[in-house]
Amino acid sequence: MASVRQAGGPCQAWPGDGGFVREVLDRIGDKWTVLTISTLSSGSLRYSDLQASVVGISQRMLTQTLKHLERDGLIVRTAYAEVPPRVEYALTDLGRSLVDAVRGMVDWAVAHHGEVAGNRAVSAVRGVGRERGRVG
Amino acid sequence: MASVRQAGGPCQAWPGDGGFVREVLDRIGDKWTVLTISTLSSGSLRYSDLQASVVGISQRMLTQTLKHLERDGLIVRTAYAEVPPRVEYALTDLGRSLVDAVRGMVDWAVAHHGEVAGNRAVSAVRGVGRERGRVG
DNA sequence: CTGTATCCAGTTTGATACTG
DNA sequence: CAGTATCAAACTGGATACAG
Repeated sequence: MASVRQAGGPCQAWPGDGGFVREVLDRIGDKWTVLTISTLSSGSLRYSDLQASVVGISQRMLTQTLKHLERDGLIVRTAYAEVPPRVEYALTDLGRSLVDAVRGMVDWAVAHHGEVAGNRAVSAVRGVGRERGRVG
Repeated sequence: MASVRQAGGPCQAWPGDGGFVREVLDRIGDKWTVLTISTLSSGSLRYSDLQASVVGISQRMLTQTLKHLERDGLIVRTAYAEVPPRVEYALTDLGRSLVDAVRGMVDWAVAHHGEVAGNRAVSAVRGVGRERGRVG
């Protein structure tokens, strides 16, 4: 495969991409966002259940992540005027479609994480990224 | 859909996940990583071409990203002992498989970014995340 | 229970300057 | 051309305390 350069300036990373990939990555590439929506993929959950399910998330990050997701229409928040207060979070159709899209990446992770770990170990021994083999 | 809670403690985000998702996300969820491998999906490129193609990336981040990808066996680096120096970066088979996996996410971004942007605009007007509608 | 507000340490990143 | 080195600014995220 030869070196390829799109015409008319800097390459777009993907055909049809107008910068959306970068934008969407800034949002859903965040680990807490992905873990949160994936946790909700099984069904709606309360705030406290989410905090228990998404291992390691702090109150601050959970609240922030939920707000972002709600703002973007990926989840819906339903507050019941009870005592004690109860709030349920659930995926919207849009949110569910994102889960499907992300699933491919997750499958890749599960299938290839061992290979990646192996490469990294070999690279550490061989010093990849520190010494250079020359060709030519 | 009722509230769901996996048995035996905190939910796993995905079936079959042993923490790899979080690990892989920390690596390939990084925007520069994704943009770099996606740029390379069209064919091998030199260092300077990559810097021009991945809009906004700094020299530091490009170098760092390339090293990580090389270490993990996602790309190969080939240095030619010429003058001036020439270095080509290309995806490995593993790297190409990741491109395929990520494509679903990219397609989602392209298909739904407008919807997300619209939701965000509406949320801003309606004050989502600031005032609460009550139910019950 | 469901958040909000604040403080602070650690990490990330861009700019800049320099080297082989 | 293809990096490396260094620094400071910006951002992230956790801990903590407090509120409706």
